[in-house]
Amino acid sequence: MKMTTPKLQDMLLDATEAVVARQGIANLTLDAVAAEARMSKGGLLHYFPSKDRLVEALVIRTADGWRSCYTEAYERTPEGPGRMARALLDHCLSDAKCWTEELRRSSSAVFAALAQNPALIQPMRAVYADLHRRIAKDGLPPGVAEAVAAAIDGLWLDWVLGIVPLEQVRVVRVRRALEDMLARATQDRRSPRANGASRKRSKGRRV
Amino acid sequence: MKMTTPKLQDMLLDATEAVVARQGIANLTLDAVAAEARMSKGGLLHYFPSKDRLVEALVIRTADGWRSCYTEAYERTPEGPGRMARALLDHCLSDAKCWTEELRRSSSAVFAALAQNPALIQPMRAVYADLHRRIAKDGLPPGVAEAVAAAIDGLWLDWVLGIVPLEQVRVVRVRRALEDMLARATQDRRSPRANGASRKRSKGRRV
DNA sequence: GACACCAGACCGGCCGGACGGTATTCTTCA
DNA sequence: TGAAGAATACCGTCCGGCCGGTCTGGTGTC
Repeated sequence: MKMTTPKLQDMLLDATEAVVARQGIANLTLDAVAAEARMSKGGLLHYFPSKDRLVEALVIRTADGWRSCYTEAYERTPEGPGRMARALLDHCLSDAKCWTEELRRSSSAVFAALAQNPALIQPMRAVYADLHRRIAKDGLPPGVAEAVAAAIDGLWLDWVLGIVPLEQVRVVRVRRALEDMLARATQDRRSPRANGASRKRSKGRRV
Repeated sequence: MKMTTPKLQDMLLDATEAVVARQGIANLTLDAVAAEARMSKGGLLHYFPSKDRLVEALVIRTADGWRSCYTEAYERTPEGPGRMARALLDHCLSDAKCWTEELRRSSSAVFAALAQNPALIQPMRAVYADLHRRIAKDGLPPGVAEAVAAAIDGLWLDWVLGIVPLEQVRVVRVRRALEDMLARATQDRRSPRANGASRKRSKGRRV
C-alpha cells in the first residue's frame, strides 16, 4: 500500500491551514494556497486536482490526527471503568500542551470543509462515531462518559469558533469537576447503594 | 426608540437562513437570498446595504434569541444554588421542544458569519460572555456549572455541525448524568465533609 | 521519447455592489 | 382640499473583479 500523502502534499495542506488561519475561510482560494506554498497554481492542481480534493485531504488528515490522539491517550491510561473518559480528561484537557495555535488551525479545517462542501466532513463523522462507540462501552453509568466527551467538545469548539476566549483556569476548573463526577460514578459502580441522589429529578415543572 | 428590524427585515433574515440551510454556506449569495424572499437584489440591498450587514443582522438576531432563551429559562427556575445550570438543563436539554430544525438553522447563521467575516460573530461572543458571568456566580463548586454549560455546548455544536447525528436518548442520558452531578455538588455545598473524592487526582502520570 | 513535475496564461462564470429608474406614500403649503 | 414635491421603497441592469479549473508548454530524469 502506497502512502497517500508524502511530504509535498503535507506541505500543501500546511499551507492551506495557514491561509485559513491568516485570511479566513472566505479567502481560501487555490491561488492563495499556491502562493503560501510558494508554488504555482498548476503545481498545486497537479497534486490535488480540485479544491474539493484539497479540502477533503485536509479533513482526513485532521480526523486521523484526532483519532490517533485519543487512541494513544487511551493506550497510556490505566485500565478500569471509565478508561476512555479518563484518557480524554488527562490528555485533551491538560494544561498547556494541548490548545496550541497549531491545533486550532487544524481544527478550523473542518469549518473550511463545511463551507466548501458539507459532505466533506464525512471522515470526521466517522472518527466521532468510533469515539462514541468506545465511550458507550466505557463501563460507567450511562451518560457519564458521554457527558465528559460532550463537555470537552464544547470547550474545544467554543474556543476554535472564537465564541469564548481561551482561559486556562476555566479549563482546569471544568476538568476538576468532571474528574469528580468520574470518581463518584466509579465508586457508585462499586457500591451502587450509595447513589441515592441519582434519580432525583426536578419536579415536573412546565417548560 | 425605533424597532430596528420590522417585519420585512425579519422576513429577509428568514430567507437568508433558508438559503444557508438548503444550499449551504458557499451558496449564500445576495441573488439567492433575494430570490428566496421573492424580492429583487436591489430591494434586498435597500434594507441591508451590504452582505456583511445582512449577516451581521442575522447573527444579532440569533444571539438575542439565545440570550432571551436562557434568561427566560432562568426566570422560570426555582431559586437556589445552581439556578442557572438547572435552567440550562431543564430548558435546553429538554426532550423534544428544543433541537428543532428551525433552531438548527438559526444556529448555522453563526457559521455563515464565520465564513463571511469572523469579526461578525462579536454579538454572539458578547452573549456568551454574559452567560458565563451568570454561571460563574451560580453558587456551586467551581467548574460544575461551567462543565454543564460546556457539555450542552458540545452536544449542540456537534449536532449543528453535523458531526454526530441527533439521538434523543443520548441527550437524555447526558442530562441525567449532569443532573446527578449538580445534585451531588449541591449537597456537598450543604455538608462539605462528605466530598472525600473531590480532590482525588490520578497519580502524576506523564502525558 | 516517455514520464513525472511544475509554471503561468487564459477562460467562462459568478458575485458583490453601484446606479439609474419607477411607483408609492408622506409632507407641505396655498 | 389638493397639487407639488420630497422622501421612501423597490426594481433590474450592468460592471469590475475574482476564482476554479483547463490547457499549453517547459524542465529534468530514466
